[in-house]
Amino acid sequence: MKARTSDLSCKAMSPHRSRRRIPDATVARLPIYLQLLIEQLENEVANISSDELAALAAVNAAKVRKDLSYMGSYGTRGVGYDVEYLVYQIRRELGLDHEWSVVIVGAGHLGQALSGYGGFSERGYSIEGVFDIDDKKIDVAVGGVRVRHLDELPQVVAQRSVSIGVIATPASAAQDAADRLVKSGVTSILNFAPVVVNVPFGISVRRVDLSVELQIISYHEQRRLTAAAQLRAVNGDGSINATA
Amino acid sequence: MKARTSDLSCKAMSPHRSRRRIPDATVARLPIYLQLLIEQLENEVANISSDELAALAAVNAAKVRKDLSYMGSYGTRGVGYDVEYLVYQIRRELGLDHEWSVVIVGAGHLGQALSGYGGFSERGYSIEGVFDIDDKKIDVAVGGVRVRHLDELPQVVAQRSVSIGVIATPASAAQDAADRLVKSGVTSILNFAPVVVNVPFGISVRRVDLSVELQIISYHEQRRLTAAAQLRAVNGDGSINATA
DNA sequence: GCGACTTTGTGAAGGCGCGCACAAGCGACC
DNA sequence: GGTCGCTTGTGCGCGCCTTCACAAAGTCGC
Repeated sequence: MKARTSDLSCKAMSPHRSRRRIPDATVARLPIYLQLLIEQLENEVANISSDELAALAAVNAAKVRKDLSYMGSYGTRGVGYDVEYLVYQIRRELGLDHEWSVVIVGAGHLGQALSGYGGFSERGYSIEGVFDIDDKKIDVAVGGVRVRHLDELPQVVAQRSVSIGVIATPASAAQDAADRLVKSGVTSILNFAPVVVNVPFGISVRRVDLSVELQIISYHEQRRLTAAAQLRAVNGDGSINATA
Repeated sequence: MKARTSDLSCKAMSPHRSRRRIPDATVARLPIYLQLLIEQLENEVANISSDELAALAAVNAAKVRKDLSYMGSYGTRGVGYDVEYLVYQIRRELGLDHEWSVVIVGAGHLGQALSGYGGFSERGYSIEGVFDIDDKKIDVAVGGVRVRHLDELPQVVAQRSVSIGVIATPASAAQDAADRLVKSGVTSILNFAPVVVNVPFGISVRRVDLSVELQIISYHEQRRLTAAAQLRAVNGDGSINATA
């Protein structure tokens, strides 16, 4: 279940943090904007218009403006947005103005890929530990982090005040990993295993299934192929005009 | 305008394949259902109700029924759905009734993780090659596949009639990878690099950014923390902390 | 064969997000 | 200081998705 705070309480809350509930769709785009804006900053671009940012992110300009407006009005009419300030605001809104401690469960290929993934440390995520239940993988260093036994998880989570856990295990071990993470005190989980894990109320889980993404692609590819085939058929006998 | 086949023409077209356009939201859920149904099949469950499937997938039962109804009406009132037939129908709809050839560009940690990922071959995706531009990585076997030089990409794509490409390179190499994939004849791309790649019209790109997922989580975690802090403040002095 | 019960399939309503279009606001230039 | 041009911020309509609620349709027991 999505833990969504009511609109009522939001309005009563501090206008500085989370002045309004930001739509999920916008939250999903903010990281994209952030990344593009940081790139602009590196190219010493101090100012950017919604049109330019929209082109970079391949979305509608009005959408960009509306998205940014949820964080308050930081643009200057006739000029655009100050890139540095925008970066600051988005970081703050996403909670990237301080470091997040993360643990990874599963030291297989995916766990290794994740622990070595530069995008995490760049964004302020600190990998506090990689854990596995397989003795053969213990003590091997992956991505600069030594792999520890899963039994040490509660200790590390408590000591480093870890709030985010990543599940990078096979499907069969995912539920156990989730249980251990929750028991240790983690409150948010990113699940890469292709199963639905059950967690107590109040714990949020976000699932990313690599094969699901591939299946969505093949659905569209499938349609493309059949559409082309039907088009050829239509051109052949000239009976039906399929597309409007 | 959205290239959407009208209901009229759809009824005139083949009723077997793509009788209507399936909403994106539904397409994204079908792989989840499929996976759960296959699990049920392994547990020798022959029949399932929309309620049960909804509970497993953690969604609304009416949504399940509507999703399934897009593929035609395969349920029996008073009984439920035949699991095996449902699996067959979803597979067919997603284009999983035949094998898909896939190539992976980038033999780093992520590329290795992907090429070794069991979920792909299980679903009928065949990794036809892993490619890299770094000579040090060439000829190393990862996940049962030998890494080849990127220059061999067009040849493999043509020979094995590959239509799906996966980008698992660093951000800096992603655009080049995309260009090469498109030039070789790939029509769908799954992009794991944290950049927006530009492709010609007609090529579809689906982006999965691991750090974006983490940022969405930390946004919610952030909200959870501030909400809790504000709740404590309210409980403490009995009035809402009004910074307005 | 009939009635009670179960579950599907779908019409309808509500909500959310997208994008258009335009007023409001800001800077620049004369 | 006024005018002009540019860009933001947002009200509004539209369409998609979700959810409710219920009729239709099937099973089961007798």
